[in-house]
Amino acid sequence: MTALLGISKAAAECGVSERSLRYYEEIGLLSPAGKTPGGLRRYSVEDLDRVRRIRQLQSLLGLNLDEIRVLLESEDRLDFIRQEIKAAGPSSARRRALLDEGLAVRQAMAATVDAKLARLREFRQEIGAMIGRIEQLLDEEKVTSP
Amino acid sequence: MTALLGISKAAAECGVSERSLRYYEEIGLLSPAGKTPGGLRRYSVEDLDRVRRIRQLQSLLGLNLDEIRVLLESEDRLDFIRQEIKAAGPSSARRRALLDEGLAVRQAMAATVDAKLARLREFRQEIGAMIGRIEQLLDEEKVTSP
DNA sequence: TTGCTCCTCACGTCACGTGAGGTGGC
DNA sequence: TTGCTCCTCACGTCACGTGAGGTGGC
Repeated sequence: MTALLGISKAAAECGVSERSLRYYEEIGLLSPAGKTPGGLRRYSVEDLDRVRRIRQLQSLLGLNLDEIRVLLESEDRLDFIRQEIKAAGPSSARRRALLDEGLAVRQAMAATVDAKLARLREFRQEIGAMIGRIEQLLDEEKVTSP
Repeated sequence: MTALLGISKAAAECGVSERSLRYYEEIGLLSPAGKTPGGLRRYSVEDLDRVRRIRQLQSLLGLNLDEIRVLLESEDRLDFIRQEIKAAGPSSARRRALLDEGLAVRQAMAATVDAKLARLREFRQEIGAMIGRIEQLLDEEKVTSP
């Protein structure tokens, strides 16, 4: 088993500030796996994964922390279902409903990402074209004034 | 010639708030093409293009308004050079320096966009894999409980 | 005159940044 | 005891959102 990390190591490990970790806790987005009797926060590897996930959703999708909270709750439910299925728990309408919900959420995310990818590719093309034009201008400069 | 737009039309045209337009002006990022004697802002099509550019750089590259200001200044200089060249102005070391600068800026932007594209594609793959897993679980549900 | 658009303060918000001052285990 | 890490206020910042109250041309 890996030991729990103090807040400074945890923050460094996932490239965020200590303030961010405390803030996520303040708004109920992430609670550290434990606290020492003295009140020091201790983070598990799962906590770190969650922080990295938060950052990914912020930077890649531009979601705010409220939207991320909703998404993470859906992911937590999906994880729970997977545990249940592994334990050969009984199938149920609730389970199918949760799976359907998880599927819908992912499909919406996929659509968002696809749209963003399209916009980014277009943007990249424009930059490439601009680079070409500048290089041509530089070439002409060399020709007209050797 | 197209007439200048009032702030509400201008804002609607590029999908931003009036407050944003006033804020960009407040920090010297965008000044409307004109003001009426009564102090009403009038925006030109170039102004609208600039606003759309600001939004693009914010949403696609995640730049803050200070970084965007620097970039726009570089773009303004490039536009100026192009005007000069069109007017058959004399070649100069200054002009080559400005072109070199413009090229470097674009190449840096291209690298940033490429990195972001790579991260987004990876993210998209993960979502796709997750969708596949959920669909499989749903299939198994149907098999075990008809 | 009545709407409508626009104006300038000015305070609020979100996601933190940044000290100030104090606690707690090697 | 001395460092070092960590703690909790609490105010600051960036990019606006959101009224409050007033002006100005059809």
